[in-house]
Amino acid sequence: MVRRLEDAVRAAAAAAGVPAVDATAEVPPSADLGDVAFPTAFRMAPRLGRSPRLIAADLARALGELPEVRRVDVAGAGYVNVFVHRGAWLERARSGPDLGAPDGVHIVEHTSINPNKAAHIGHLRNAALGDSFQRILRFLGRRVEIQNYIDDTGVQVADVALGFIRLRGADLAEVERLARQPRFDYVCWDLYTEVSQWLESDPDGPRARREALHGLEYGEEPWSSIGAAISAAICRRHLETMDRMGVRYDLLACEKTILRLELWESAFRLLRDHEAIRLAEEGKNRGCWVMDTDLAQDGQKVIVRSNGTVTYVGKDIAYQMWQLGLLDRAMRARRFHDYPDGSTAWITTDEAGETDAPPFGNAALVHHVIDARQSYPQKIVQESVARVTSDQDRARTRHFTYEMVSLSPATAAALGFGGSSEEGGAIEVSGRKGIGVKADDLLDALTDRAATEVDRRNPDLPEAERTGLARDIAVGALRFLMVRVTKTQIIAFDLDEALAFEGATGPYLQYAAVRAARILERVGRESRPHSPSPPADLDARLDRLSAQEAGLLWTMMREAATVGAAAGQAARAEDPHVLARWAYEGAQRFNNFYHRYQVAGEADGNARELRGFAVEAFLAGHRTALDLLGIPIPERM
RNA sequence: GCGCCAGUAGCUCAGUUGGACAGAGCGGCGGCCUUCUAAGCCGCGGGUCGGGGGUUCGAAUCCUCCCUGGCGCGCCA
Repeated sequence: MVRRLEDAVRAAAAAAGVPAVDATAEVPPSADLGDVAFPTAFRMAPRLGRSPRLIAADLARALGELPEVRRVDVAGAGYVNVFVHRGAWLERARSGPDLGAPDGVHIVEHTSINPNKAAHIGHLRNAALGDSFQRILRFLGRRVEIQNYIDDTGVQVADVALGFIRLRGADLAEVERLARQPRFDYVCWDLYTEVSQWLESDPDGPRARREALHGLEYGEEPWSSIGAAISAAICRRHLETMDRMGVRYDLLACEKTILRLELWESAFRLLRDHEAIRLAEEGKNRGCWVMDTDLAQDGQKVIVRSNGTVTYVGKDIAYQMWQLGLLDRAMRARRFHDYPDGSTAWITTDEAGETDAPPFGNAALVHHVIDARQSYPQKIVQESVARVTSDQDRARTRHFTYEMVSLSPATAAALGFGGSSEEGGAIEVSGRKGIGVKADDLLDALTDRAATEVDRRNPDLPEAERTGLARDIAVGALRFLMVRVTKTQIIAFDLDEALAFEGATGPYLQYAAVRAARILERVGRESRPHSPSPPADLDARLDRLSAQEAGLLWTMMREAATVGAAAGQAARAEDPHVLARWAYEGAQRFNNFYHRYQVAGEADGNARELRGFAVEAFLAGHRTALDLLGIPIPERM
């Protein structure tokens, strides 16, 4: 719609003697200034040698001819402000955003926690970002596959396996027994910090760790079985934790499978044949397969060590190439977890796969949700993909980068992570040091906090219902917390702030939705998921209201219709925060309306109808946005 | 040394990709619950947008040089 106006402006500019001018539309700061604004006259002024105001007047005359235009103003030093025919505008907006044609499978890889300890707040940010992004892509019409990379043969699992054997004297049966505990991940959390300290202090540490890691990679006992038991049990725990906040997966992609099915060997042949890597015959990397690249500090990045083993980056290259369908190998999968709604989380396997497993991989595009510390290795991987394919293909594997979560000084101190000699900076979360807030602990604390409020406000509700409300509110608070700031901003996690449910918080967004739903109930309107059809003669009916009310109602309607555009912008920016801000601003606008105007109690039929419609339109957009952010809407609050 | 990120109100952060007077939340002060839920609303106070220079009709936004903080730059993962 806006495009048609832009085309008209461009045509008018060309007629005035300035062809190919940038005629991008803007949204005026307030509704009384108009619906669409063009600063185009400013751009034309230098070329024409006339004042922007006079040029703007000419543009305004041309725009005034268009059927969708109700009125055109020239404002300020030369803005052209367009007022549209509001009913027709909304009717056209209902057809939805311009959805790009699906271009094959779009993989979003997120969470990817080492399966050796409990998830913490840093992992929650990853999962919340990845899941919201995934929901947005799906909404925009993409075919999405959610993968969760499981490093089940890495040092972190090796360390915990070593801890059970050396520090606990446990055998496989004992580990399996412990793994059946409800929060086995907490047991591992503590053991992991314990074994990390032991590794640093015991002279036998480095050797023991090498042995454990080698055992995992090459399937030697007891490391292999104990490692597999730990990793499987922890993966189940992570799935439970993430399910609490509405995050689910299609496939757990295991490193062990990548090794056993020889995906690396396939990737290696590809790299070697395209001369993306070469055997270094001299220098400090003699005997290694290296990639020559300016990205590396000394011009060479080692991919295969001189002892023949593959580096971390090498394994990631194999994985990403498999995701993109570049390898002559396939992964097999079996069922790992069935969700209540009938969907399934699959897990890769080097044994026989299940015959009805979906065909995973072969993606047109892959987003890797990984924190900013990994941007260097991610660049290396992208470079390797480009070298065996093309520069276009480099763009098919994208690093969805975000900054980490640290602890605010106050929270760090309250939890006893004071540090040794601190002047009060934020403290980095560290699984190895046991510094952090566990995801389930935070969810528990949020749920308790929410339950206190729910009990106080709704003492007469059955307990089961109150519990459900508390859970929804806790999830809403958590998910909004994780996406309310830009992903490139470090989150200084503060417990008191997280537990506050006032102001710019998830519950604020939920509260607006609950209130809107209540109004619709009162006036007998349905709360539909899609934009409602506007009343006939919207322009005439709005004109019968005060200018102030008409402005507010129209802004609510107009903005509600932009949810698809906001989702598209979030997708392009690769940041759900765009949508979170959109939803928050909408909630603010609604709350402002709520306190100013009655709906059910309004005697004037025209006002009641228009206000009811505005609420219905608001809720339709708001509901969509909250759904894309994974924020549930409680029945009441 | 090189690279990435951040620097905006006392604190935590937005700022629609160069536009209209720089906004919100928290905290502070003052108001609003016989009317659809006060997890809310309204008002007040609070700013050299890290600093200098430049481009432009117009800069928090772009260029350049500095300053400060965080992270990264292994045959570790």
